[in-house]
Amino acid sequence: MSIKRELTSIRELYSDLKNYDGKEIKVGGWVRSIRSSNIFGFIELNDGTYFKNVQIVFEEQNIDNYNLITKQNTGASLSITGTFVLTPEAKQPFEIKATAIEVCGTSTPDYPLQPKKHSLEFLRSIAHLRPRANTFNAVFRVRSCAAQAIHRFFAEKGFVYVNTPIVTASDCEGAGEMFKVTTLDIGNPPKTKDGQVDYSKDFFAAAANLTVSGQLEAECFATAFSNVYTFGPTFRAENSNTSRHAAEFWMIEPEIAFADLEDDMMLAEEMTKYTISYVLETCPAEIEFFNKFIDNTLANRLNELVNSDFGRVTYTEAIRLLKESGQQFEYPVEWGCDLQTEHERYITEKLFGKPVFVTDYPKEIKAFYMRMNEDGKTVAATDMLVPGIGELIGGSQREERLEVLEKRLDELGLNKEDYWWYLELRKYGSVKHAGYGLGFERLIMYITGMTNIRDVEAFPRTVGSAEF
RNA sequence: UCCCCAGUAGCUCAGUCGGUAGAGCAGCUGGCUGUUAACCAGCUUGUCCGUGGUUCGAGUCCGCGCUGGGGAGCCA
Repeated sequence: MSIKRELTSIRELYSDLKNYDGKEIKVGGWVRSIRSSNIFGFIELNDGTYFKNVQIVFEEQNIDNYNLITKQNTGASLSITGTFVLTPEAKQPFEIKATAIEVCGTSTPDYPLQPKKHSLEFLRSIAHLRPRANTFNAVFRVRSCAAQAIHRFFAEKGFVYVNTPIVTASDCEGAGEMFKVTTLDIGNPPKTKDGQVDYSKDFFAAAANLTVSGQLEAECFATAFSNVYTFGPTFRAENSNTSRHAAEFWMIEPEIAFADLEDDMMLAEEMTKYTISYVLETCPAEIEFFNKFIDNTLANRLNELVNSDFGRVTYTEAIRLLKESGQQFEYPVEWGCDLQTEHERYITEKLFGKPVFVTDYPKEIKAFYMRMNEDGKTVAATDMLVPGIGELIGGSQREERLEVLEKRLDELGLNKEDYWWYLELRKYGSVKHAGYGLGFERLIMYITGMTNIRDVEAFPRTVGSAEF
């Protein structure tokens, strides 16, 4: 059903061809291409409701502004009244024979999005127009669909959706460089006696930043609602220059109480499969497009994924397999070292050929809040690695034992005062619990085959770039 | 932040040994009664990323800078 009184969406037309045959309809959209002879012409019109265009036939004898229409350029917005006609003999399944065409907004010959192949780099420089291009129409429809799938998945499981703060004055999130948030005059900030910036005079009476994770707050809610998740923007001020890092990205962070690492991984696997299945069912035309133009192994890979069991391997075992592989790595493998990108890719692409959870990492290379294992050397952490992307999910069982957590903070030289409320969760009704963080853009990259995070965000923010 | 590569017409690119620039697409004009990456004929389009240098002469060689891309680190 159209939400507009008079327009029929192109999606509706494609979904119910027979019903519209011979009927008078009105559509509105933007010109993808236009070509004409002296007495008739064709317009490829797209209204963004569907991946495909509709072909408009306009004839000199049927409309009263033929010469005006032939002069329109790619990009112009038109509303068109005409007769829907099935065309089983032609390349397109149907067309609209126009009886009236209204020019809503003209375009010009220098419209940047010409009907030809453009590079993704060029399209990034016209981020305000690229949603009109096929690739981005498909990317952002899939992105929307995947977001809805995630909400639907957690809703069906009875999870509570919690919105954790975007501005935080807690300095203990420990997940990288943060963006400062302040109303102080940065050219002339108030100073304390010893010459430091006096944040007690700042808006929040403390140094504040944009969040790098909602996990600690999500844990508070998990110990009230049992099962919660966050889905919101996240900010990292790291000077990262790669195709899979952005300064602003969206993260999904479930947190589950009365649950251990195994429960956590089962949830991650189920969520991943649910989301991908939902997109495969809901956006078949988009997946077909990506498979044809972006990555011709995509459809197979996604279909196999939803029917496979993800791999499981401990860090210790993974190190042994890498050593025994005989593969020459730029960075040699040794127990205790962090897995390099080349190692992760070898594990997921060569050793398993599918997504795989690597578990139980040495405590030295993981965060303070991860639960200490019985061996005293490893923690109950997991990274879910997927072919082509690397780390898609990072999670862990959280340390719920107050004295063990305090000991870890001491070992790492962290100030317990800063974590007072986080520690109180362990004082009042502590329970084993676990959670993970899913980089939403990385999931979209995996589902679409797009290889640069800048092409799955509407207006990407990266080092040195925040235009639009 | 480190390593590598690139920057020439609106877009995608070519440009030989250093001798003041070219193609396809798109655009414009005309033609064409069913096209669908429309077709046919003709035409237009340049701060060769910036800056300094070498040279009689630089798109081409060298230095510095900027921008973009790929890889690494950090991570999601």
